Amino acid sequence: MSQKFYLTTTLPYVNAIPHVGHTLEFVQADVIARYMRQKLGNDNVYFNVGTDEHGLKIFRKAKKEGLEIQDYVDKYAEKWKEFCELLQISYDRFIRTTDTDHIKSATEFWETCDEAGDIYKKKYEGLYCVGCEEFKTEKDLVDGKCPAHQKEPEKYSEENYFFKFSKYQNKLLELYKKNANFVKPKSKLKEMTSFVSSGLEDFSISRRKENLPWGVPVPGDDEQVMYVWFDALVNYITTIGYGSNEEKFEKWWPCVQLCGPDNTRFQSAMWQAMLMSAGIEPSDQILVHGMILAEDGTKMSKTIGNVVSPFDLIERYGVDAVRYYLVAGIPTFSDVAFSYKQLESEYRGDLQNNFGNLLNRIITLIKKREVEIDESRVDSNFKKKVDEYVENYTEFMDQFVLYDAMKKVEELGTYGNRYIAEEEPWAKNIRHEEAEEVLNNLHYLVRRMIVCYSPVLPEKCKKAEQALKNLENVILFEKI
RNA sequence: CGCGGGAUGGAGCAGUGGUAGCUCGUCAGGCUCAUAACCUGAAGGUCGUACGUUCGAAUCGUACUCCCGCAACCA
Repeated sequence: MSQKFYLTTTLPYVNAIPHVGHTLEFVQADVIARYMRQKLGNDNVYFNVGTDEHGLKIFRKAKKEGLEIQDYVDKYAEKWKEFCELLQISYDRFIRTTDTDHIKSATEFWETCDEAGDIYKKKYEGLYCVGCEEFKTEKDLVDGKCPAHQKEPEKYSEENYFFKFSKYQNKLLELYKKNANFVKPKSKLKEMTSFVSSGLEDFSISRRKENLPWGVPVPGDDEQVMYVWFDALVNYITTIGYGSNEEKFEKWWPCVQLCGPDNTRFQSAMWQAMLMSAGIEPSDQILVHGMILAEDGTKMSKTIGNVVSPFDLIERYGVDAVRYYLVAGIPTFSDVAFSYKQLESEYRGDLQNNFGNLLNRIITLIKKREVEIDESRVDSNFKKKVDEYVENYTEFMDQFVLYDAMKKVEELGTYGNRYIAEEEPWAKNIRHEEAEEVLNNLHYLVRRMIVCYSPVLPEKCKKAEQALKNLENVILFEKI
């Protein structure tokens, strides 16, 4: 049986405007997906993205814009699809939580948790923050306001369904303990462990329909709809056939998930408990990427006006520079201040100079020297050396440490540039066979570079491959 | 004491007990195949502060200072 790999991103709210953080997550995920396709074959990788389309916030925004809710979410879902296209995101499915199979799947999931005895009804009086889509305790509030949204929460008193989160405290801790890589990086796993250890409270998973008509109906209760988080999380299994195609589901589950630091809890605690309740094995791994801060190292904020728009970035630098920077220019799992200067220097240094330029040098020399390219002529020691870099790259990629993996490819390029300078295959006094060996070596090296870079720079690498095959000089990376 | 992360040459980072390293930038030289690209060399750091452990600490301990995230639209 061949190995399968299923990767999913966290679904953004459909009405959010794509920012650099989303861009980071999408690009990281896409690079992983493309790498795994290289490794396992296209048919053995499934890559999920999509939009989260329920909830009070969306309901109200739609009203505000004067649109029917469905029209409203359709409009914004389209924008996210365009965003994916712009970024060259090679998803297998773009799921929307309003898709019919998702409604069905969420319903079935609810019923399963209910049968397991993990859903119960309870009268709840509380302060609800629409911004957070969450009930707040007095303790959470600062000056009577939600600290996250600077707004006074609304008083709600309603009877809702609750999920027995507390029941899974020990099981979650076992899960974390058993698998030290369950949440990556380790510091986030530690955070989760201490969060779960401190005690869990059951959370509310439904809303009264009269307050919020926009949601998945709770099965067997006409007056309630599912709380947006509950249904949204289920998308990870809907997309691979839960509730509609058992065989497909078995084939793909479990998944590797990407999420932002603010989402760690939902993905690695709540969602895992929900899966346990439904008798489904936990996710394979949660990868928590870093947070991109503004250039001064503080948080990006529209109010302060220091946000970086991905659309502007792509327009100014092109999609390759942006993709490359997000993967190779910033550490994969830690917070980092965004830097235009670094984006530019990574692009120039690594892509234009180290990689693109080397490719052209080699193409020109092969043409000028009229040497024959044949892999059997590659020196075995040289090959070994090159393969070492590639192996290091592979090890890092397999652990999803994209940043370190990219550094290895860059080092390989540096090695090539050093080698060509030492051997001087352009020198007049060099023998033909010698030049032939050197150029075969370099040809091999740059081909390996192309393979390693192609998950990040798919289009450019195709061009590079063509150029190398046809021995045509090419400017892969335009000046920026 | 809510929880967590961090402070290393001009900038960004690596480095979990044994003579401080990488990338970019700067300066000097070399090469000419190449997208003024490439190669070599140099300058530049008492590793946030103070105590402590140790033959020896960027690395371990304690205290402190500052920054950031969880936690404003939000990955």
